Amino acid sequence: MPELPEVETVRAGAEPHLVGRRVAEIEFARADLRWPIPIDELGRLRGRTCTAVARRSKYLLLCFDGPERPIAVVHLGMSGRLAVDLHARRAAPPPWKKHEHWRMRFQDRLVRYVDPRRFGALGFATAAGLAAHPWLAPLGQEPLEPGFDGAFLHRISRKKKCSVKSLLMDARLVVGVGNIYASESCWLARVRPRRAAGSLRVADCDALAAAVQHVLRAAIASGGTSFRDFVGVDEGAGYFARELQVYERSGETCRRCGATIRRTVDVGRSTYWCAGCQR
DNA sequence: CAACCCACCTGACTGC
DNA sequence: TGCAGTCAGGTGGGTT
Repeated sequence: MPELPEVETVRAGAEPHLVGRRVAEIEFARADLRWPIPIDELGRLRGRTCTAVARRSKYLLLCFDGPERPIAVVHLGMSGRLAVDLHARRAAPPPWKKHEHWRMRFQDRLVRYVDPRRFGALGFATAAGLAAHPWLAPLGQEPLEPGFDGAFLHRISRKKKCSVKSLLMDARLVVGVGNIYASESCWLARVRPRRAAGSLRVADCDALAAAVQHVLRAAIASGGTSFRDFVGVDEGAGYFARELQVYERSGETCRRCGATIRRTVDVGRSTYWCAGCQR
């Protein structure tokens, strides 16, 4: 999936297309993605004007006006993206793309959700009920908001036997860090991803917190990492791939110490790290 | 509880 | 050209 930087890139790209525009129609090519789509509730967006495009964790929040202030909650899964088509005001809507599952029509543009693997999701909330939404309620700390620092990581890692990488990827604790940026952050902090989280010292936690923030901010500044089927909302590629230090670099040379980058697999997911300079 | 493993789904790529 | 195997950004649910 898009991890936090990719979702943030999509959020920023979608914002100018959505905010201030009124939904003419919301349509569905199917009734479910990862979970059933609440089609009836989402129908209440018709006629509403978008007031904001926000993000919580890896969820996009499309916020609308009206007494109940409805919100479309969008998750991109592993392969989801938004595509925006501009068109003349009277033009007939274009045919559905392959793997396009829902769309919002506005007067002069069309926002389409495309997700080949269908691990994504579309939900409904209201402003008042957002915090209690079952997808959002269990989520932990935003890594780029106040409260995320070495002391926080030290606190949540005490007595934890899981790996440092698993800790960073546990959305109940810290949100937004996925498989790419977990490896990258561990490398930057010189911490081995498989090390038990409970073994981290204060100094390690300080370094890790700074690394996570640095990596995420740099990736956002580059428009995310573009691989395979992920592209931003404007189909523009992300450029962070060229800045990756370990991810998908197994067998290559560590740019910090010259040792060979290794790849290990846990629960079917690849981890990349350097045995030369990560402890 | 924590830790682990798996399923969900499609497409791209590799090697035979 | 085809086919089998592997891998890919996430996350909830089930089992130890």
